[in-house]
Amino acid sequence: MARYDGSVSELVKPVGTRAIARDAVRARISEVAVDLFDTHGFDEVTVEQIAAAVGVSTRSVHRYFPAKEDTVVADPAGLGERVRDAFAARPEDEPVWDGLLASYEALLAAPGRDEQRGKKAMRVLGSTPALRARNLEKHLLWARLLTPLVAARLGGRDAPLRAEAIVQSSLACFDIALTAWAESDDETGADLLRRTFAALRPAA
Amino acid sequence: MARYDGSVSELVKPVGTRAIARDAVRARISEVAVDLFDTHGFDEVTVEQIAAAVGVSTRSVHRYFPAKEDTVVADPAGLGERVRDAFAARPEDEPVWDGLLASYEALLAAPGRDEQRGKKAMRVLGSTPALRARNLEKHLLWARLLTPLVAARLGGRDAPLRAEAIVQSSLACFDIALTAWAESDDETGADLLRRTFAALRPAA
DNA sequence: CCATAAGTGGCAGAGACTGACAGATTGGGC
DNA sequence: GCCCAATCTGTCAGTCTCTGCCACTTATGG
Repeated sequence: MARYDGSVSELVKPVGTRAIARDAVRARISEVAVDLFDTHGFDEVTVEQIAAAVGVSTRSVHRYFPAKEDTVVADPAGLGERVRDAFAARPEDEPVWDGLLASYEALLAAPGRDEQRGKKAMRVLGSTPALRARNLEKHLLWARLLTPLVAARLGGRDAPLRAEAIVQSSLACFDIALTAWAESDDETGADLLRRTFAALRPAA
Repeated sequence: MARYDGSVSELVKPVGTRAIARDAVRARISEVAVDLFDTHGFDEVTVEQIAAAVGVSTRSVHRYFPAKEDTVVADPAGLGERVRDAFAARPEDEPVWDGLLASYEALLAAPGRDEQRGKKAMRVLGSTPALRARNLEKHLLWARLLTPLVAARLGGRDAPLRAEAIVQSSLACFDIALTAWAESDDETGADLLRRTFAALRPAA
């Protein structure tokens, strides 16, 4: 099933030189924006300045990213779907909490992730209310993908309600772990994730 | 300790006719705005229209509410502080999860809360990404107030990390319960809150 | 009764974002 | 190699949110 979500990047490699260029420009804008935000602060940097630094027009920046915040939060690779698929692949009889932890862990181990860049992005992301909010919005999107799967595995009374509580809590843990990881020097993301998840447990 | 946070409303009653008028205007703007958003959608309503409907200038609307979203999400009564104080008053040896649940319950039972208005506000709040985001932002503010208290009661390894996970998860449950309450007709908020909280439990 | 503080409206302007249009570039079929 | 079409880009005009500033009115307290 070839999912085509408007973004150009395919599962593994973008096909065609055009798609490659597009993804490259996108990545470049994001990189420049994060750098500018990191040094001057999100509110002090205008889209015009980002555009100038990259060497494109303001209009083009808005073509790649519908909102200024998306230059930091954007999710071109469809990570949400990736987590959902990872969770769907977990064994049926595994406790959901463990399954969720494993699914997020798989995300951390993903290849294309540059450590330094990721940490800087997370730091910038935590520094401004607008960005934090946008990030949480993204997580709500993920939650909508995960909740049905979790509800199906739970069964019993109030399954949808309980599933939503568990999924959103797990996403909160994911976020907390990543934030802690961005601040710390020598901790690994996977370890922090495990320790954060250890704080809670779905009631039987 | 007379906390004076820039808002005029005091703990119980605003003193002085001026403060009364101010709070009344504020409430009126919020009411009108929520109604307009409910019927036409958040994005389709301009601040100018809200101002016209209330009978004030656009400038004044922005004086009462720094952002358009705040007409729905605003927290004039300092609910965050109220939750914090409620939790601080819980017995030391009570499990934190129960203490948090009780603190939110106290909020639901608060007097000035109009059922119908509250439900409509929650429904509008869930209907637009911008509003959801602002609401989550408010919860992060609450989290910052609660986390230190919870961390102090937890103790042990990774106390701050675990406290944050627990607090944010509890806030997620609070939000989920309120959302479910807004959609439902005959369920009580307190009952939904208890059932949502029952889905999770901090690991010993 | 008056000086001061508070509230309000109008105005100008910055910044984010959108739609429309025109020109440039590139891809694939021939 | 060539051409048509799809794609990409920049420019322009315009809307909307939000802010600072100033003038004006009104209520409050001495």
